[in-house]
Formats: sequence, structure tokens, C-alpha cells
Amino acid sequence: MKTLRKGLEILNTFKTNSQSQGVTEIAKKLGFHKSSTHGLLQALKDEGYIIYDSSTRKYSLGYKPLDLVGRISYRKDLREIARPIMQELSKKCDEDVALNILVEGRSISINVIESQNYIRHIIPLGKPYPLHCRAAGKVIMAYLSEKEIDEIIKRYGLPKFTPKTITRKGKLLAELGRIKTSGYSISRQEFGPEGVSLAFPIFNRDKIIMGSLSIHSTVNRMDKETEKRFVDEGLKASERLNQILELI
Amino acid sequence: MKTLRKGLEILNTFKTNSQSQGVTEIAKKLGFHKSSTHGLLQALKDEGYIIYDSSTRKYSLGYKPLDLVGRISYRKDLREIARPIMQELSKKCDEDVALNILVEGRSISINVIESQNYIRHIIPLGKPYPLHCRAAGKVIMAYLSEKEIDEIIKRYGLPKFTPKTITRKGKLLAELGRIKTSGYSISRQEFGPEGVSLAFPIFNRDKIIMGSLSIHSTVNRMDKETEKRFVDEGLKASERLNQILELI
DNA sequence: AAATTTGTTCGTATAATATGAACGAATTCC
DNA sequence: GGAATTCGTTCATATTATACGAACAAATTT
Repeated sequence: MKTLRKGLEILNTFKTNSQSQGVTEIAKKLGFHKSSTHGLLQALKDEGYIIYDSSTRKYSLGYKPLDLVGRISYRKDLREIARPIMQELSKKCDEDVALNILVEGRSISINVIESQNYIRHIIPLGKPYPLHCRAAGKVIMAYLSEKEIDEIIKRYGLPKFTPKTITRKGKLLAELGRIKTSGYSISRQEFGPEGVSLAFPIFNRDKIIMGSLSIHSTVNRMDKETEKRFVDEGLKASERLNQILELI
Repeated sequence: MKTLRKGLEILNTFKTNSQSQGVTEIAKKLGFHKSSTHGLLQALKDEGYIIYDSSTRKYSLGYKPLDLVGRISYRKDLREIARPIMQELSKKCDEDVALNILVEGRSISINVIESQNYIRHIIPLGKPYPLHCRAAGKVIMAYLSEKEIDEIIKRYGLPKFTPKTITRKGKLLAELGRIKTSGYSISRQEFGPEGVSLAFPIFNRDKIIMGSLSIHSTVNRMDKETEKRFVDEGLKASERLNQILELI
């Protein structure tokens, strides 16, 4: 299945801003042969994953991924329901707000509202992150069973990202206890040197943790007073979302 | 590049509702061997395109496509900008509203607002449609050059979908002329037997056609009066969007 | 409890890909 | 403006990955 993996690897090279790339450029980046890269690109193009501009002879990301996203309909519903609540929260806090769900022991943002703030703590959509080092993940972890927590730690470990990352299981469990008591999590520079985030749990109808709502700020902006305000707003927003999710 | 194509084919079998499938099921559907299908699924899983549930031993769509969509940032901006305008339009008309863009001679919906109407004219995200048979496409075509129109007809032809589909070039050009005069397009049962849609042009800063805003209804609901109201609302909405797009 | 179906692994025949070469076209350099 | 370089594309063949059947365990159905 090497060919498939190589094709998917090509898609990953399209980083941002509908950037376009040529055959040789991609081949060099991945250490592939120019000729086989060309063939892979044709297949990706035919399936709509990339778009070819014949005037520049360069490729950029296509719309097939959007098609696939459109098929995740249950999760799409959740996104639609959460959006207005998230927008309000983002407006009130003037920060980026994300909706995250648990997927195979990691947290993935499936919806992001971007603030107007000129320094923004960017949250990439669809990218899996470890649970132990971010507010969005810690609050999910707090509501998992001890067995599930053990499995996740066994699978991914507790990798260190900054000096403040929690890397010992005992310390993590204590933190998860505190989170469960207070009903929200906070991460100060545990994943990146400038980021501070808050997160609030989202449950399904059966009261099983399914994700989190998170507010993403920076260490400079997050003083004690602001934190208190964000906690209030975040709790209100997540409770509202949880109430709606109980009804449907 | 057969392996790559096969892998991508597998993704297409996940139709709706986060439906999950087993190895044999997928293999049968595509006529692949059980064993190689298994290998392909592993690769797709490792890259996040599908998710494996070990309790049911079935696969469903993953979140990698969402990640890829997140990278289409310019086009994402357009979606964010258009959303509130589309929501208002959808609310006013109580119909599904779509934002469509021109990609390689076909129209793709990159944003859809769903109405509360219990019979809805569903618009799939990310799926390319021919231009000549739907309102969303015809209005785009109307603002293309004759050379571009010729190329598109040459490439895709004018396939017939219903008795009302325009299949002759002369007739199509006449229709495109009318559209350019009135500033919007309408398709009555030209693509499906029940669908009626209206569409309004969206231009970029350089006044080049880039897509359309469309209202999707059914033949039963769309009487003369309703049509007039939708045209008014649609023109207002698209003009507002075009104004914003000129500024940024 | 037996029978069937399903998921997974393995070895080898077979078919697909990797690679270098080659060429025209586009682009860059002088 | 012409030479030199880079780039995209195609082709033939050596090499390598995949397809396939077989086999088995686990789950599911009968």
C-alpha cells in the first residue's frame, strides 16, 4: 500500500493558503522520483483531491475533501448546532473558540470560530492532538474511565512539549481530579510557550464525554480577571450546548 | 497509480451518516480482494482518513479531510464572509442556500445553509456539477467568455438530465444572454424532476465571475409570486456579498 | 454446538511501480 | 536575444510491491 501512502503524503505537502506547487517541487520535498510523482498527481487530480492549473502547470488542493466532510453528517449536525453558541462566546471573549471531539484517544477540532484579535492563537481543523497537554484534551480526559486513561497513556505516552507539560501520570491524575471538581480545564503554556487555553466538557445524551468547547488565548492577555470572566462565559456556553444536545 | 486510485475509491464508498463498514463489505462493493482491501484500509486509517472501531471491527470516515479543508484558507475566508448573508437569505426564503464556485468548468458548492423546511432540496458540498443544467452553473457560465464556454461544452458536452435540460448550444447561448440581462438565472426541472433553483453571480475584485449564490426550492413551492420574492432577496444578498468582496 | 461469516496473516505468481533517459517547452540567466 | 538551465511529460525495462489463494482464529449466526 506504498503507492496509496505516497499519494496521501503528497496531499500533506499543501500547507496553507491554497498554495500551488509543481511536480518537481513536490518530488524534491518528499524524496520521490519526478516521474512517479507526476503519475500520483494525475490520480489525485482525477479524483478531485487536487486542482491543476494548466497556465502555471501547478497543483493546489481540490474540493474532494470538502465532499468527504459533508458526509460526516452526524458530526456536521453537532457543528451546526454549536456554531451560534461558539460565535457568541468568541465575540464575548474576543478569542478563537474551538469545538473538539475525542477520536482514538486524541482531540480533534471540528469547528473553529476565529476572533478579530490581531494576535490569534490559531487552532487547525481536523488535526489530532494529544490529550494531556492542552485544555481541550485534559477536560475530555477528566471524564474518561481510569482504564481508558491508562490505554491512552500506554498508546501515546505523555510527551513533553514545554517545561510546563505534565509528564508524570500521578500529577496528571491529580490535575484531572481538579478539573472534574471545577468543571473546566486550563492549560498555561503546557503545549506551546505562548498559549493559554480554557476548555469545557461536552457530553452526549448518555452523559458520556464526547468532546470539549475551548477558548484559546495567549499568556499575555490572560490575567486573573480575564480568566474568571472566560470561565464564566465558557461554562455558560458549554452548559447551553449540553442542554441542546440532550434534547436532540 | 492503481493502488492510490483504489484507496481513494474506498473513501467514496462511505456515503452518509458516518456509516461504518467492514472489510468484506467494502471489498465486495468494489470488487477488490478482501486481503488487499484490508491493507488499503490500514493505510487510510494511519493517515486519519478513516477511523477504526475495534469493538465492531468496522471503519467510518475520519477527520483528515477536515484538516485538508482547513488549509484552503482563501476559500475558507470566502465561506466565512458569505455565511451570515447566506443564513439571512435562507431564513427569509425558508429554503436551502448554497455558495458555489467555478472549478475546472464545473460548479462546486463550498457552503450550504440548510433550511427548516421539511422537504428540502439537498445540495451536496464539494461535488462538481455541470454548468448548463443548474441555476448555480448557468449564471456562472453567463459571465464567461465565448471561448471559455466553448471549451467547457467541448470537454463535458451538454448531457440531458430531464426533458427540460438545455442540450443545444444555440439555445444555451440565448439563455445565457437572458441571464446576463436580468442578472440572475433560474432552472426549472432542468436537472432533476422536482427541483427549481435560482442563482445570482459572485465576482472577485477584478469583476471576474468566480461563483454564485443559489436558492434551492421545489417545483411545487415555486409559484410566480414566490419567485419574484426570491429574486429580490437573492439579488440583494448577492450584491451585498459582492460589495464586501470588493473591499477585501 | 455446528456452520457460516469475518478479519487477519502469509507466501508466491503476477502485475504495477521506480528509475534513468530523453525530449520539447518554458523559464532563467547572461 | 540567445544560451543555458530548469521543468513537465513520456517511455522502456529492472525491480519491487501488490493480488490472490489458502489458512486460521474469532466472532456471529443457525
